[in-house]
Amino acid sequence: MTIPKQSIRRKELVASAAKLFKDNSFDRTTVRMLASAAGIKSGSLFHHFKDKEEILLAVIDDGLNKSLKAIHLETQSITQLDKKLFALIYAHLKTLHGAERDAHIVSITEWRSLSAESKKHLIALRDEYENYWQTIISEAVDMGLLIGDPSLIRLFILGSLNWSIQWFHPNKDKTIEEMAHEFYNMVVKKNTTT
Amino acid sequence: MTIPKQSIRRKELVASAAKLFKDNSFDRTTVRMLASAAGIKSGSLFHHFKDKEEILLAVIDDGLNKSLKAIHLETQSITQLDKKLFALIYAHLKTLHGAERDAHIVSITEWRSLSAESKKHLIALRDEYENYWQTIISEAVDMGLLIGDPSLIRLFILGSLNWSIQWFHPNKDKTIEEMAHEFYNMVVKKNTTT
DNA sequence: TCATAAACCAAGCAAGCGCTAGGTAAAATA
DNA sequence: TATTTTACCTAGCGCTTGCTTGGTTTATGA
Repeated sequence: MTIPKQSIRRKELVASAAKLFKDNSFDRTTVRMLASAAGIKSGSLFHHFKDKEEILLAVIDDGLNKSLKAIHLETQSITQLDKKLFALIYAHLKTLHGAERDAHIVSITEWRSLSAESKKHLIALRDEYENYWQTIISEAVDMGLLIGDPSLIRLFILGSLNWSIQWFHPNKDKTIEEMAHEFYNMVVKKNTTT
Repeated sequence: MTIPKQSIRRKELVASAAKLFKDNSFDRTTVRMLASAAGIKSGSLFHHFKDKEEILLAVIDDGLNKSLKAIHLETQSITQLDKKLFALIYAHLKTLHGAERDAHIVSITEWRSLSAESKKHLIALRDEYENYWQTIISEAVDMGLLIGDPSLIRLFILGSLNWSIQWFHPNKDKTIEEMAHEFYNMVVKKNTTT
């Protein structure tokens, strides 16, 4: 019994699991809850995943991959650095609070529920994401658009953006685009866009 | 059998629990682990706390109270607003990564492990903390020291400061004071201190 | 049409969980 | 000195957990 990794059914299960993990945390989501949300019995889950953690791994892996694609897609073609930085912030927020919100929140909050081995799988992805940010931030520092240690600026910006999962509710607060503008204006030293 | 809330022994147990909760998360810390770290048997814990959650509540309550005291103590007497804002940032970081680091990290990461009723107890404390920040930030905006929506600035700054628990290791990275300066310079629009 | 594989179910096991009951020993109090 | 209180231990109960086993149904493709 080998378990296929890319079946349609599996993707449905992963999406359903993401919501439960977000609402209840990984540890407080039982395999019975996961199964019943998907309309099957708990034992049947283990036809698709070798254990509970593999479900979490799938959720986070999915989330990280989509984040990476998103920032590349939305910033790569932009040459003007201030616009590129804004697009990066905007893309991060759009992804974080968009269609796959559950998965992204789980990626942030449940990282520590993963085993050391599972983390190893994902660290390369996370590093790639952070390096892309770092590159753009470094250029922005060189141009005087930002001031300070690029590493710290990256941690500072990504930290406050990710923190928005604690308080931001889509369709209730401001729009994501408005937020992106406010975030951008807060970190940038000279005002070039509005 | 009424349980005394302020015994010395209880405080020792709470401190010991804070470390375990930080290292393993609340859900993955068993009452047997809590007991053995304190050198007693698991059943004896329930002489001091009515249930496991009350231990978490004690850890977080303690953390929040100390945070509140710290920012008052270190900022109240300062009249110059730029220095006051810096002192606030510095106090927050000092508290977060100081002697009671474990408790503060648990306050941030395990908030959602609390029952609704336990949260109710703590929300007033948290609101008081945030309001104090908000007041100072609003004044800073009025003076042009900061630019933007005060609410969002508060979320932005506190978010990035709290996020430092994800990456900052005391005695390894920069000093907390250096960090406070860098954080301050990143958010402030006109440079008045260095 | 018939074999093969994929997707599921029914039943339950072993381990670990939070917590309790009933007791002992020592310290504090009267 | 007698009584109460505090702090702990021993033993284990009842429940939930992740996961397994062995079998059934449903779809796929030659």
